[in-house]
Amino acid sequence: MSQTVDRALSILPLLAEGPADLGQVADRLGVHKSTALRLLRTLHEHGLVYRQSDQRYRLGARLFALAQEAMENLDVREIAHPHLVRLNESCGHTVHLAVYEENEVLYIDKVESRYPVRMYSRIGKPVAITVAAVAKLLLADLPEHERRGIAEKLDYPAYTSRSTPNAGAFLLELEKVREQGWATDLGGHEESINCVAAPIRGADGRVVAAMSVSAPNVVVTADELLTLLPLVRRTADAISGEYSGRTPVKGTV
Amino acid sequence: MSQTVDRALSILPLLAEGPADLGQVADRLGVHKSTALRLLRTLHEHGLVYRQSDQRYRLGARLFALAQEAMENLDVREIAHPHLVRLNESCGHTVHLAVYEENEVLYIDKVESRYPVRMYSRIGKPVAITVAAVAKLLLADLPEHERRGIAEKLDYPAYTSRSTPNAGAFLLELEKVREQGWATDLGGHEESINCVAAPIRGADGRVVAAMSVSAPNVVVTADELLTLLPLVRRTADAISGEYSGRTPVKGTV
DNA sequence: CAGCGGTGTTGCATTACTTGCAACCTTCAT
DNA sequence: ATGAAGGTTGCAAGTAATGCAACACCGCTG
Repeated sequence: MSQTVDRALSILPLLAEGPADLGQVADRLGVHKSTALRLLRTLHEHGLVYRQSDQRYRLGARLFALAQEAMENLDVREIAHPHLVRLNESCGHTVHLAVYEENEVLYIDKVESRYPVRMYSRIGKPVAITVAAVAKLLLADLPEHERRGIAEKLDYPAYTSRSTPNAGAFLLELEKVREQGWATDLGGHEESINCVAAPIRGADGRVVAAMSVSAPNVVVTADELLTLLPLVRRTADAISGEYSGRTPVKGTV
Repeated sequence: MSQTVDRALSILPLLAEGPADLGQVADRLGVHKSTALRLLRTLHEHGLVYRQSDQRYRLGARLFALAQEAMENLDVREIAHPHLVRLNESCGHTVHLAVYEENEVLYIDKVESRYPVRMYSRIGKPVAITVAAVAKLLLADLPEHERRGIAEKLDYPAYTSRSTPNAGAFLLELEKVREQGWATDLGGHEESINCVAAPIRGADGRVVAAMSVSAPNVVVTADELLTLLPLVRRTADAISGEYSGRTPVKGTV
């Protein structure tokens, strides 16, 4: 919409990959060096970009501060956190919290497994949207046409033999998830990792977030993990209750 | 420098205070509603701004993802290296950089002494965790229970008569180090070698690495080495500043 | 030490891009 | 229904961003 701003903002993800010098930025933006310089200067003045001693540019501290504030505005996270910790304490596995935003599903919180073998993931990173249990829950709650629109635009990478193969299968899966009110990912992302997930709903019943418990086969089998489903759902419901202002902060486990 | 970008970026801190609607944003920017709308749209397309269900705008989760990615791609070693070299040039002794990882402390960079008598060490090799000055700093920053857990699991080899003898003494030393913000190893690893070390901190204040200056007795006495402490700390602080993207390197070069 | 290539920086003319306006649309409350 | 409040769009006017070319500033190398 606004070309100048658009270009300037395109610099940010570029620098997130690592420091870059003026020439590199100009090339990747497809603009003249002097233009890139002026954009970088503006970003610099706002503290979003920092110039290190070798003159290369990086993302700056202000961005971190803003990100922090953005997080705090996501108050689901604040409410959910203690519940996630408690769940982790009682089962020991990795617990994730995720939200849907703008065609992406992002992990916004995580409590690490207490087992030595852990799955890799990172807060803030978009999740594998076509297979992750939390993604299924979040997408399943969207209005039908929107769901379809997104499903058709997605790529369906074959992470494993059990990954969702195409839009049709995905929509079918979403329908199932929608009806049953919970979701799984059994080796769809990484062959040896399973997840069970449940939705967190706001006062109006809409899904505002989803949480999951994940564990590798070597720790527990898929069947064993599934026995945790009731506990996961109860935790999610407790968070929903608190989030929608129903239950006071009491909450014994 | 660039008015349009400048205005657009000014929206971010404004939204950090809390969600706002189009009118409010336009007012605080001092521009027409339609202008504000277009700026917001551009920010929106880049995911920096999110439109919640009541149509008001707030900071988007992508900000968080960006910051997170930038953190991961940040390389302490790369940033620190020129500082270490400069320190070496001014004092001539061996300079080390170390990080903590998985119950170990590893040297990840080293600038060799310019004196003929050098201490032995190797990049990538675990350091003597119970006595090295850098190890003390890195461990001292861990949460109390974790620190205790590690201290109790360690062996305490008697490299010299001044080596840390046991977990109790180690924890006490860590407490001291934590308070004073620097550490030493005076002949605790090898009888004739002394070190002074200082911590490097990230944007959140946590210790991400530690650096030290080491020299054998035959070159400088322990007392003489200690006179370098302010210089070491200043260097570490400079690296911290740059690592967390804080220092405003205003003006031209 | 001079000359050279690479990189960052500045002044300026051109024109593409942003801007504010006013009319239009949507939603909600009366 | 009717009106008000906020959001959205098309358009003409002119500001403000752009690319160019020349300059400044290293660190190299012969």
